[in-house]
Amino acid sequence: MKEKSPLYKRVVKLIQNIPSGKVATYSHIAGLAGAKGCARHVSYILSSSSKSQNLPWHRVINSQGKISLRVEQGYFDQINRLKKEGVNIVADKVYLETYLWQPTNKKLKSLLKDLPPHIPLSVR
DNA sequence: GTTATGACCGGTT
DNA sequence: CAACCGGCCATAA
Repeated sequence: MKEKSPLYKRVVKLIQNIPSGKVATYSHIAGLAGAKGCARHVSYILSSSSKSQNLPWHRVINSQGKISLRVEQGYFDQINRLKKEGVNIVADKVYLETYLWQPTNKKLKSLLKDLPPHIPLSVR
């Protein structure tokens, strides 16, 4: 079995802990994971393994508050899931000021304490 | 090694 | 507002 990368583990752990009724953005998750600039990779992780994990993948959207999925990828499914959790969507947009998940520093630390840090390629 | 590929982002036009 | 652009960075091939 191939071991998943530290970044992968961190990202998954964070997403698993987004509470119902809240959302996060790709770049936000990357930042929390200690991998600022890796927003694209967060989406990469989701598209490659969201269906096979117990991941609340629908709670992750882009920095404009919009759904990044295409229709054939489950665009409407994502909207329905969010609405069901009480997330208000106006003109295809979620108001991040209201719904963005903002864990306390303490919470964040406790979530990631057992996971190895992400080390950028440029330093490896 | 190199090149291609993202459910991306921020600034600019 | 929206569309475009250049940069971003870890993987897959």
